[in-house]
Amino acid sequence: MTLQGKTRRQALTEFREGEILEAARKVFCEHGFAAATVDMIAAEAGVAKGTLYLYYNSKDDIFWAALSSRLREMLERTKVAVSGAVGLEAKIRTVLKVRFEFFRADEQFVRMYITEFGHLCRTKNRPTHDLYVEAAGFLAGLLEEGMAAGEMRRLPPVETAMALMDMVKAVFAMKFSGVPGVAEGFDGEQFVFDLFWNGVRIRKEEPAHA
Amino acid sequence: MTLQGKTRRQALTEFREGEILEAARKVFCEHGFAAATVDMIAAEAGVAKGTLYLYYNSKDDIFWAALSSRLREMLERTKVAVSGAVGLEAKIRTVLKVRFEFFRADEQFVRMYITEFGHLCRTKNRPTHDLYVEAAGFLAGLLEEGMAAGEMRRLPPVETAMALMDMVKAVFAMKFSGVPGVAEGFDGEQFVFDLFWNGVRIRKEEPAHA
DNA sequence: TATTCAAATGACTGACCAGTCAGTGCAATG
DNA sequence: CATTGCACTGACTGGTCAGTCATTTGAATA
Repeated sequence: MTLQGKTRRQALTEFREGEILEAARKVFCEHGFAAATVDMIAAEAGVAKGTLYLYYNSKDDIFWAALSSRLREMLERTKVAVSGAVGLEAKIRTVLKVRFEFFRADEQFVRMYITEFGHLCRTKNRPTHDLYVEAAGFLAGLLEEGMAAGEMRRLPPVETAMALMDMVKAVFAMKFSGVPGVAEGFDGEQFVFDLFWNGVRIRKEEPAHA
Repeated sequence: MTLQGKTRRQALTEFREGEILEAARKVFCEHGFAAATVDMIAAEAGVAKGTLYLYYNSKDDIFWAALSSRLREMLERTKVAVSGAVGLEAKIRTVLKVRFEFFRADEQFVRMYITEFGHLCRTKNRPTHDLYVEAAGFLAGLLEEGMAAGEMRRLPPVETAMALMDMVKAVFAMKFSGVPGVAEGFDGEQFVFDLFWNGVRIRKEEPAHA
């Protein structure tokens, strides 16, 4: 009731939510959305199923919260890192660096992101969708600045931004897909930067044009 | 029993299988794998549920058959079309042309392919996986020829092939994702070719290098 | 120590659905 | 006409699981 009481309550809520989301990511990652059960998540989090429903309204709710908390984190970290970079090339390198670091550090999250992308396409959860749009818009903004500064060719900004984000996703998907012939020491970050930057930058032998 | 009898039976089987797969694609596309029910597919195909199980062993079976019949078709058509193209640039253009035509012609199939990619990552259905590997390998072979002929930079062939295939997928995913700012008349085929070819070809100002 | 009440519990319910199988009807055969 | 075989049917079963709610727990307060 007092400020102290509120704080205590908030602390508990935050603690439980964190616990639940971490458990959810683990379970959703391991089994996929459909095969994951709420009981599994509860067991993993070390609470009863009913407790989950004190903090979230549905299985979907838990899923979206687990996914978008990480997405938001990644976006924020990207914005901070990019603010310290000068020039389009450095900014793109920075965006890739943050995304790759993030994905490498939390394989559970990437797996979930990749394998449940369809779930996102289908149910169109508002907050998560908005986050996706915001990320694409942010990158598109960087690209537009670069175009205005003559650092890259004129290309549709949003489409190009999404293509870049998708290439990162694709590189990680390669690891899961088990296609033979993918080299062991393959440096995805360098590969994506190289392919994208060469595809996008202005070559000296011909003018910028549309 | 006679040859005649066998032929009749085969004809019936082919007819039913075709009907079922078409219905399955429609239902899986509309609802996604999890939300689609076998009853829906049966109703759509105009047969009883039991009949489906005369031709396929499980819901998964139906799904994989529906997906890979189209994938195989696309791969075969690509191989034929590419055999008539000379030079790496023309071959890549041809690969893209076939894929885009295919995807544009059967939106159900793309949607299914994109939104249920996770299902593929997760359950690793052998025939479908092999088909995916074969498609990647085929494209990778073309790229390697191009590298040997000095038509493109030296890049990891399989990874590059998968990146190209993924860009096509990404362009179609953009349509479904509902991100604002994606231009109405956006030409995905030209965009992918342009970005990829520029990213990959040898620029005059610097040597090929690794 | 007694009281209070929010937090947590987990057994339970109702809906759902993949897969089954006993039965139907029809075309071919004797 | 009787018989056989087989494609087809759809009601049924067994199992699963999201979400609920009556009950318990334990920490804070009086």
